[in-house]
Amino acid sequence: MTGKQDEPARRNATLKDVAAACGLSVAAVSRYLNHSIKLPRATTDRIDAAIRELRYQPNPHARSLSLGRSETIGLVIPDIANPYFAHLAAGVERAAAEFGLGLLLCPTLSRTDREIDYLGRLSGRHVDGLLFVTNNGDDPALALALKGSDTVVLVDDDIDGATAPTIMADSDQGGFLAGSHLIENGHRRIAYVGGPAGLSSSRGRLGGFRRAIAKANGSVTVVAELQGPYSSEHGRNAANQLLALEPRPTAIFVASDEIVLGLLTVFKQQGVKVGADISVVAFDDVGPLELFDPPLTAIRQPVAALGRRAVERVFSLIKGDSLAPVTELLPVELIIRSSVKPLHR
Amino acid sequence: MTGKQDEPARRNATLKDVAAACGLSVAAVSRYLNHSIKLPRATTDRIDAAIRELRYQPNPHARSLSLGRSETIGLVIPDIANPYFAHLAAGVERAAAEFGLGLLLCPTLSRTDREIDYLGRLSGRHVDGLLFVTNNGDDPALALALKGSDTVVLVDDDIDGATAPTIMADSDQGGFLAGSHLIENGHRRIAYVGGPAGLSSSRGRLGGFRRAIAKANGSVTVVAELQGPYSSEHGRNAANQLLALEPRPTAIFVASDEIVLGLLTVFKQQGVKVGADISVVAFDDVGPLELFDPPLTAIRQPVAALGRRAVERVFSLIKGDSLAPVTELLPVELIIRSSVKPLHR
DNA sequence: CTGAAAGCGCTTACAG
DNA sequence: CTGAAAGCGCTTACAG
Repeated sequence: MTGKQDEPARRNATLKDVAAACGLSVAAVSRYLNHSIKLPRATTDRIDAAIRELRYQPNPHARSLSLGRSETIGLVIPDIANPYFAHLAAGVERAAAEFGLGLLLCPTLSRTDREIDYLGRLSGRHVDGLLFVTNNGDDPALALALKGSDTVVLVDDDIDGATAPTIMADSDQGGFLAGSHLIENGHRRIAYVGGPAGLSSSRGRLGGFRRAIAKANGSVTVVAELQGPYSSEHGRNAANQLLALEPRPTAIFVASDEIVLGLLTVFKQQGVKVGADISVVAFDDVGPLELFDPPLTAIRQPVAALGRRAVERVFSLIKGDSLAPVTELLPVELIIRSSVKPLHR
Repeated sequence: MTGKQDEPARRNATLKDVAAACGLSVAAVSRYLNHSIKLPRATTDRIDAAIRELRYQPNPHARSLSLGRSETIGLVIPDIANPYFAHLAAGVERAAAEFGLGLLLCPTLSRTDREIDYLGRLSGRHVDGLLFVTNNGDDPALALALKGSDTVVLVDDDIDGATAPTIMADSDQGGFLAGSHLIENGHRRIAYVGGPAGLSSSRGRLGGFRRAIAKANGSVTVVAELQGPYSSEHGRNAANQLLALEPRPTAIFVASDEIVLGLLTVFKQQGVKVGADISVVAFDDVGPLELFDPPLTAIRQPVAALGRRAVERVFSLIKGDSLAPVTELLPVELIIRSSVKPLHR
């Protein structure tokens, strides 16, 4: 019994302990752990053994303080329970892990004040960079608060007047694909239900949609353009408005999964059969839309790629590569299922 | 032009700067910021003004290093893109924010080695506590690695042989409710499709289900008990097996949303109508099950409450309240929709 | 009550 | 190449 009993809650080993254990200076060990200065094999073996023996783990706070960076990025995001954001977060987290970056979750509930607060974590050096997902891009306060932050990447939507690099899906292309698909299937009275007028993701989808309509040379009527928040409530309201129309549209382009959920709820209640009675193209395609009644045709966003690319770019910014703050558009895809009924002309 | 031009990227203000600006010692300002020592109103006004003026933000790493804690917890979780985990994470994040705790995301992809790695973040003091969500509770390595970690709360499932406090939904109750509901609707040939045999969440659901069956005094037959991972693939396999049965079960209790997705995919392909041809009760109820075809009856887990309660408990542990490491079971709820067909006896 | 000073555990410019 | 030492920016026991 010579001290072999497992002393519980022993003080954590520090670099000093490791150094002492193998008769080196802390500087040497630190350098070995970081810069990979070349050391004789025998020495490195000794260090490795000591680390294992003492269960040494570098204190990340000391490291961060000394280095002035934390190897952690923040993900500013409205609500992780929303399937779209959840998938985006999953893409981000995967890439972050690959880059050796920790990921701090910064949920905003879409409140601008919280979004701005989190910018403070950046300037306070809590995190090295920020991935910024917001639905408040039309709020001038945001662009203002963003000024001077040089390691922020906007994801999924941009902020009016901000110059930060931005990664988004090609909303315009998506709107165009959706509109074209409906037109090709013979629809001539089409409604649009989408996000807030002020958001670029939203403007893009509507713009592309209109482009498809315009291409049909006046043969197609847009019976309604209902813009509102990316929420199922907006979808429910929109559904009620559209059902009241006389005559009804034969097809709807619904520019978000979240909105489509609300819309479908009302249709179901009212006995309106999607596909048979009214055709629908959705947007996002993160939920299990293939299991819906009927399986929903949708524009699929490249969520995983969006997340990965955002991490890549913020990583570059942190390293100091001052790339031009360009906006990157990632391509979307039309996923055809059964919610669009071909109409005879 | 007396230095009034907005020098960009100015060094961040420190506590020292603030102290100097108002002619106090750093100790005084630090105490004011933390302990709320009483200071004359005039003084605190001066401090507040200086902080605003200098845009002072405490350096969290210095604080963490000095304090030996980070006011951050980690959420160890298989995959944030899974709707169930996403909802759980949302509950956790909300509560964490209320307690003033940062939330570090620790995704494991259900790999035990990664789960164990994250335990190192705890012992390395990167985070003050860990919320641990795992589907590998039957892996002895996990219980071993967990030993000595005193600020870990297990969420959603437990770990065999671990003594950490645990917050789970009442799976047994859920299984019982599901089984009883099917029996009450006249079903006599019922199948069970659930999670891995080794997991307690899974054992609970099956146990409760069997309890309901037993209560029917032999009038009900369990035609199959298919256990496997909580994955849609397992659901697809199970669906194929069940469809091959002769005669088929009239009802299935599917003990997870994820599994039910796979099951429904196959049923849809095969033209089997849920509700009409075969009744289904699901478990979790986080997806938009009400929009499925048909809307799915399910046992709803109290995800938000699970997350909140877990944060409360880890917070207590961090404070040092050494509560007994009890397991808490939160009640579930039967949500009746349209996937269970009443059978005439 | 208050301030000077030590200490948290790293990293790295600096001198040998 | 190597080590002693300063420094990162806080908190708080200690002495006045």
